[in-house]
Amino acid sequence: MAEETKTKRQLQAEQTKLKLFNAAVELLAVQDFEHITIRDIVTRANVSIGTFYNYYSTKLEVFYETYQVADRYFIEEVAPRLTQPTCAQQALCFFEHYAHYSSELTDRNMTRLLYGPDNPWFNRPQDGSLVGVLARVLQRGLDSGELTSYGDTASEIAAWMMISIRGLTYNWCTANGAYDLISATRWSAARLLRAYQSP
Amino acid sequence: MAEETKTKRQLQAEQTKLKLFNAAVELLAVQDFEHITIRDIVTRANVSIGTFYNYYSTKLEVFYETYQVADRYFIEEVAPRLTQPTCAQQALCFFEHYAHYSSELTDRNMTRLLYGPDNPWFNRPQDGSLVGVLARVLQRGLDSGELTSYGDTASEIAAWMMISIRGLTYNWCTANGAYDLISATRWSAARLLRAYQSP
Amino acid sequence: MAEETKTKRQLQAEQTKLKLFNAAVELLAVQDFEHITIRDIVTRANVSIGTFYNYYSTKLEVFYETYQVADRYFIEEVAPRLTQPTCAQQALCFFEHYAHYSSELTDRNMTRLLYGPDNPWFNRPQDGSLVGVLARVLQRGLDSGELTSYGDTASEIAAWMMISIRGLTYNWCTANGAYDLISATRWSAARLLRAYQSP
Amino acid sequence: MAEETKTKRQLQAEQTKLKLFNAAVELLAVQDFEHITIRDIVTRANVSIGTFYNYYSTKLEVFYETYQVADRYFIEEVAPRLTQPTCAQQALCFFEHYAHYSSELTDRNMTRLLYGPDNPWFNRPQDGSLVGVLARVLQRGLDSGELTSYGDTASEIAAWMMISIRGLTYNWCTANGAYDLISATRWSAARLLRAYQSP
DNA sequence: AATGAATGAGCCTTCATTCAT
DNA sequence: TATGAATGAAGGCTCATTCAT
Repeated sequence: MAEETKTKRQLQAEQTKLKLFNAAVELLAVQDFEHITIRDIVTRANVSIGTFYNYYSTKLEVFYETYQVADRYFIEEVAPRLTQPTCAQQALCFFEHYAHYSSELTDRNMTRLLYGPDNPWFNRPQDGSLVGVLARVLQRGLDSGELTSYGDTASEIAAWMMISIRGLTYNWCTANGAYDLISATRWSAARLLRAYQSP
Repeated sequence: MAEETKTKRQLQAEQTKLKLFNAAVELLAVQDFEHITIRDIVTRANVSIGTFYNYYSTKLEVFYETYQVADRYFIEEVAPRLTQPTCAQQALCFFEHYAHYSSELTDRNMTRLLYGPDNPWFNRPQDGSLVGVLARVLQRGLDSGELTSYGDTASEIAAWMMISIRGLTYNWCTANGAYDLISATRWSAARLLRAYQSP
Repeated sequence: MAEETKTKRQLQAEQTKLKLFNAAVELLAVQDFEHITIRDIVTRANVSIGTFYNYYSTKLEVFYETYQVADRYFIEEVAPRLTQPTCAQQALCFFEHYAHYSSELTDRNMTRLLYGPDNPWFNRPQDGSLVGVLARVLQRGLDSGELTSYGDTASEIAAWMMISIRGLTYNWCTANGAYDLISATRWSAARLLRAYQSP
Repeated sequence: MAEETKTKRQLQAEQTKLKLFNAAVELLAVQDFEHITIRDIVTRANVSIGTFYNYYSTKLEVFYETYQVADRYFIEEVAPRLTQPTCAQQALCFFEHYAHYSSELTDRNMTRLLYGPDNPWFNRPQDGSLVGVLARVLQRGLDSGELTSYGDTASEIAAWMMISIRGLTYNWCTANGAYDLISATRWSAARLLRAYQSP
């Protein structure tokens, strides 16, 4: 019975944490990260302020958790779908998912945060991250002769493309989503790729 | 004599405003924009709080003034120096100045602010801005046959390149300047250009 | 036990709010409303500034609450006591309570505020307010022939008397309480009544 | 020549002071006394802040000067016009001018200030003030038998009437001028008089 | 007499965080 | 676990006043 009680508690705790997390993410859709207060979050989550501090020890923590969620999405959902015949198609598909994630699955403020100056998401080891996924796609292209390296490694090319596309995503944010991110990304990525496509 | 008196006062006023402006810029080298307080600024400028509000009516205003300074630099200083023989060289020179401005003339936090989500500096009409300078360079390349348009206009290409490089600059910021921005920019810009260079 | 806990908290909260309210009222006895700061209030109430904002969302709010208190007093305490034989006596009794409230129950600065230019207490619907109480008294006098209407309604007469007496109260305030408000009010009200007493 | 220069200066000084005075009065028509800043005044008067302090040593001073102006108006302009046949008519005429001054000659904020809690205008010796004017009118009525004293002196009656009418004026202010002050004053004054008119 | 840059105490308000319940 | 009253440092900003010019 003690175990059952504990399980109940654990479930409740998980739900409470999820409520807080969702509330935080939802608020990002409406207002700026800097201006979201903990009171906002707990009000939306229908819990008390004290409860917040039972799960997160600082305001930033709840937002950083979103990175992990995004990480998981790319590794587990996107990577397995890159099964197109050519490397270029796979790369474009990769970026399409990337844009889709930024513009559809998460809202603009979330993306803004994701691309914000304090996000440690980028500049992490490529292996096991989404850049690694792209690098492996490009490596296959170099191996098959579909791409020309011009002296750069697959890793370098992947990082370069990611950085450029990140610039685009960020620009889309600051333009308040004034244009369609997915097609803009496809357009840009195609040109980036062309710099390495064998003539 | 009346004139001299008047001039004295005006000079003093200008100096005071400059002291405030410089203090603000200097502080950006040390701490985050959001965490710079007006008290910080006036303390560093050795003036009183009231004096700050004699020259700027809000905290943001002093920082937005930095945009105008940056603007002027590109229009007045950089544009006249793009006299290299080929269009590609001119474009690379342009981006070199761009990187130089971001990494040397201004410090990283300044750049961070300049590239931050609330900066209206980007997404403004190209004409009369630095993007226009780049667009004109590219147009000459298209006209001379040095570049191939692949259906895109000089303006579109310029915007695309700027956005990509912005991504790089921003990445450099978030990596805390871990690498050399100027060579990274040259490296990236060369590859971006290759997507349009005639074979 | 849960109930007891809850009650404890609620009691504490009520007491804290009361402490703030009392501190505000007490300060009115000493200094001008415009010059009472929130810091003054919380210092006197022995709570922190943040606590103030847990109960009132603006400086004015705590003072406006005093109006409601005054309102309740007249409706609940004064009205039931008007049981004298003649209408004139009832009206005089009403005004006596009125003066008593202004000069004794509340202090002069409180009254000053109550009669100040921004107080919405006056100029509200008569029904359910203290003016209504007076109007009903006068109506009985008109019905019984004790008073002559001279074409005016009980409501109009009541408003007229209230306004005049308000002038007296206010004058007493500006004279810094130099005379006895209760007898002055009785004196004035008797004369006001005489304008309507049947010969 | 020294004298001429001095005269010129004096004239200029007087004009400057008048400009400041007028600016202050005009501002009262638009905004609340408490919220009028010295900067507002000097901006409207087209002089510098320093100049203000050449003529007034505090913010209040400029407003208190308005009382004196009002005083003069009643003594010099109103008193000589009270030549109607009956005392009642004279009293009504007096109050009509009183209301006229409050509602027409000065604007509402000015009146508000004039009737505000810090105004020393009331509660001054009757002789030589406007209350004295009214008292003399009433005295003539008592002497001629037109009025009955009921044991009160002309002075007391005058003060009583003034206080009541002041309540009305004040009420009109807080009602934001929602009704016509002149007719309301006439209506009220007629009833006040009736309390002393011989049957 | 006129100027206006400089002052700085002090205002109201916010909000992340703590801790007794 | 959950609560929410209490905290108080810190923020942006106002404005009457001074004084060198």
